[in-house]
Amino acid sequence: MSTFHKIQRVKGVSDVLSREYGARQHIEQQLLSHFYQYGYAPLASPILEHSELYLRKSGEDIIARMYDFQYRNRRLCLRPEMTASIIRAYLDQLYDEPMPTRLCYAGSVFRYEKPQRARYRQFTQVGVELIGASGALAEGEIMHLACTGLDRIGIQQYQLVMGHIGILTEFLNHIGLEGQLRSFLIFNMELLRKQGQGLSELLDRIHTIYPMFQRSSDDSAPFTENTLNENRSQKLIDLLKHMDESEARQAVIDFLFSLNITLDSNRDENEIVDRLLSKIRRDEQIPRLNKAIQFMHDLSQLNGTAETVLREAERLAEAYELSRAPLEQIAQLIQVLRAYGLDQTKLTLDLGLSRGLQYYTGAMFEIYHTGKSEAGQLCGGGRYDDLIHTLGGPKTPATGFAYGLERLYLALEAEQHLKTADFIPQVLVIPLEGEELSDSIRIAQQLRDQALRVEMTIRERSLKSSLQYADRRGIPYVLILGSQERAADQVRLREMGTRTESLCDLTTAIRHIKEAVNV
RNA sequence: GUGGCUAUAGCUCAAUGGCAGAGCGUCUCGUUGUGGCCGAGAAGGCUGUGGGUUCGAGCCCCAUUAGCCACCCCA
Repeated sequence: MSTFHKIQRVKGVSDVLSREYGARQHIEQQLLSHFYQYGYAPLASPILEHSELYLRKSGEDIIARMYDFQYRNRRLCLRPEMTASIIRAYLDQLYDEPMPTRLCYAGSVFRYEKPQRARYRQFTQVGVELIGASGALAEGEIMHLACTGLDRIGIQQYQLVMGHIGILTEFLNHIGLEGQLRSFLIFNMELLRKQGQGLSELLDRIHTIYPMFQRSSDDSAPFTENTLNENRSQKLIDLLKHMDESEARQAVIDFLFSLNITLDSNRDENEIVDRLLSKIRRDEQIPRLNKAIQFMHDLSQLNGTAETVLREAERLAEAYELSRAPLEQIAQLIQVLRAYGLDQTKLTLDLGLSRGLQYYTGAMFEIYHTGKSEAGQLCGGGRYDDLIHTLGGPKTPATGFAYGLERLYLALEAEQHLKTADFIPQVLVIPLEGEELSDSIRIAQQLRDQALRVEMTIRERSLKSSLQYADRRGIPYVLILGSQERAADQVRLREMGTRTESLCDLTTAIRHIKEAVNV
């Protein structure tokens, strides 16, 4: 083609051609007007944000996959998800609005992941955030919106999977499990949902990351104390274990000081001592860890129809002496969804749901395509009551969700309900000689004023090849303008499909085309 | 991040280590102002990129980039 070699497309992104472009625009516009009907106002936030916005709450997985870079002394990123960006904009501009504030959006997000089937490095999220409302009515509205949005664009085969992170967090609080290990467990909750090997995979991971936990052969108590510790230092450790917090801390500092070891690293002295103490005490965590794993395993089995799962969860809560609050929230939420008329067969409860974003604090949900497609998960969302505060705002409850637009497209394609906008011109105007040029331009404009899509032949070519062109592009009507037509002050309208022609005035031609094209 | 398969014309693919080809698409022509078929012709390639082995590499070896698939995670 040329002496330069072709520049390749950047990995994991795609060019969207007119067929898909039209369909995607249609989906996006349908969803947004659906949201408008519930009072959600559109908000477009920038693609570029400070990386810091995501570092705190987005979850390690997303942070690791951010397009994150240094530019002129600023650390910037391409947004990896919409919620944090929308909340940032809300706190900048909108937080004096009366609550609740309802916002919706559609925009590109970027994640540096290995591209695959329904996974791209640039993809489009379409979603809503409902800010300043707690409770089942808010969550119900969000889930209802997510489902009816699918109904509206024509996706019929889907399943709503609902969970609640509060059950697990409350249990972990209840038994007093340490922070880092605790978020590790929450993050890996999903593993247990897998049939068969999920549990042992989780245990392996724990052991890899925390080698001080020894595996045991007893499945009901999978970890035991690391017995290698039984040397002389064990006595010291035992002593420290039996002191209270401040006493132990002072003892360690004094001990180091007496050996002339100074803590002159960059880290805070207290932090170092804290970590040391918590490591020493780690084996105290073992019974808790075992208990947590047992509980998580039980919880992950609670998966099925709402009634069954709720009943079993009640029993579980009783056995572990847990607060019923999250279960009651779920029951209320189901009531709300029922009032909205949700098809109950499309609802599944899955108390093992934990989701990758770490900012979720309560009810959560995902919707899966159950049709024969590669779309998989169509959307996800839930309650995030801490995020706004974490981003520097007042404590404000909030919920939201986002669809993956590309996946909606795949699902619709699989269900063969794709509505694709038409970009093909309806009329081709063909001037035969130079004398007809200015007339042709004027006529083409008049047709466009009637909201028709009109092309004019601008290549020097014969009538024959212009007709051939119209045929190949699928243009249904052509207007031929030559000396004959000009003399009669008329146009020649040719209908390509039937190969019929008529000589008529422009108004008649326009009326004819509009009638044929609009219906 | 781990593992497997692949890369030749715009697209789909050929070519024993020895002249880089076909079909489709694009453009022109088959004589006056009329398209789908048919016929003739043209354009289009440093064989993804960079090294190596060889008298000689599209083919063998190494690296790299990109694509597909399975894990993992997500939208």
